Amino acid sequence: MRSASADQTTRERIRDAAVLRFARDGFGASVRSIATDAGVSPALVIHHFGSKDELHAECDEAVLAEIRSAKNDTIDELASGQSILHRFAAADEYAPMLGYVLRSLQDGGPVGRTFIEQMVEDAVGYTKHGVEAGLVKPSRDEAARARYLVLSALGTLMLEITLDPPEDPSDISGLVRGFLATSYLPMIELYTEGFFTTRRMLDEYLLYVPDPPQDAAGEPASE
Amino acid sequence: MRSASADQTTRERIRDAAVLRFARDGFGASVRSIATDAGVSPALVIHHFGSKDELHAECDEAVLAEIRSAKNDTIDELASGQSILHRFAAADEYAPMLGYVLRSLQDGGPVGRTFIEQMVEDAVGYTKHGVEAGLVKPSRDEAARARYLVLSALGTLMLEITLDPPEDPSDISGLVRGFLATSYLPMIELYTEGFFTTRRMLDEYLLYVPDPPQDAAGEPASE
DNA sequence: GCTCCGACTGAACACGTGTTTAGCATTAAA
DNA sequence: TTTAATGCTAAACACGTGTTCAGTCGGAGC
Repeated sequence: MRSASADQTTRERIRDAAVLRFARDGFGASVRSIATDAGVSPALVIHHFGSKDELHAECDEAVLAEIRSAKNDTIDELASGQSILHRFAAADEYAPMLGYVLRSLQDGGPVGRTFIEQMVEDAVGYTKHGVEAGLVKPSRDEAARARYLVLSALGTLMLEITLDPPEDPSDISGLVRGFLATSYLPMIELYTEGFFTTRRMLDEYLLYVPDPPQDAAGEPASE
Repeated sequence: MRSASADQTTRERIRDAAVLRFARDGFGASVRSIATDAGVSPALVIHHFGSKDELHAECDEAVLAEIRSAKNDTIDELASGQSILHRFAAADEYAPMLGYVLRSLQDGGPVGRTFIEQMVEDAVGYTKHGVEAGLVKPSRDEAARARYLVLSALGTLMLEITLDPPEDPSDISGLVRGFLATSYLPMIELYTEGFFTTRRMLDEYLLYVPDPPQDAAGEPASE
């Protein structure tokens, strides 16, 4: 057996090539293109993974594993204050992984879903920490707020990217920087000063919906 | 585009069927499926439109025209206060159109782009109105804020939908209602109370980026 | 009557896809 | 050396796609 390049298994080489192509072109990328990238025949891809779907699933697993380890590495990096997005801009090494996550988010795949879940979980912790430190205002529903903050940040980023795709999609750092360049000011303005001058909207809503979901971490998983 | 398929041209019937199928299944929907929906042979679709791409383009035009007219109809409906999203929840008649817009947003197509442009333009007007009426705080960059508000609202909605696709995608009203059910509280909370208790983040940013882009109606960074 | 023309269709074409098959080449075991 | 197994490939298969082509149908104008 000849393992052509470095210390990687051919199987791993194929998987990594797939992650990259999926990140770049979306999950519609052909098996043939992945095989070419890996310097291998299309048949070998199937031989190793059984089918394209199973290859996709294995890429999902690999990316999730990488996310988990990256999460442990930078567990307390955004201790206080820093936008959750700065985490991206800091790490170009995670570029393919993040491209993959964005694609999976766009596709509604499992990676996107569990990625969001993890970020929401993190956000709950961070906001709780911030509230206790007196830096962040408390919310009537911390879980809902954390989820909204994550969805809003990532959704805005995704929308901006799809509407105005960058020339080099692998440059996640520059991509996020560009996003922050146009959106950071209105974002922190909103986050520190709010938008309305009156409490009317909020009070009216609280009047209409009389149940403050007091429970802290309980997420009712409603659809 | 309301008609019982009686007095419509076959060409229009095909176009409307295409808009619906594109909205439901995305732009990967096959010409054959569209032809079947319109009760027509695939060849006729090509015969009338030349190619699938031209059909797509014509659907774009039709939807944009409808948006323009719908905009004139409800020009001042969200005069003050109402979330921009409530406009959707009110109008089930626009369901196919909105589904199409969401698909086009997801695809980065021209419809999505000009739709965003129009909404941003509207948002500029509304926020200006709100500021003058004393209901909305002024921003250091009104244009950037309007853009951010639109992108954030639509991006969050899109993300929620793709991550948790509804059983009936044509029920835009229920779809938006479901979205608001989980996101409205954190949203207006954020919009009326803000998130941070300190002005530190904002002031630091304003210190780093010393150019107030043109018409800053707000107070400059203090301390 | 006739021709002409446009709407319309069934069948095919060209192509890209994921996948299968048969077999080659190399290595490890017997 | 023989045998088996494994990594790997070229070629083909089955299928879905957008599109083309030859031709039918039906009505309007002569």
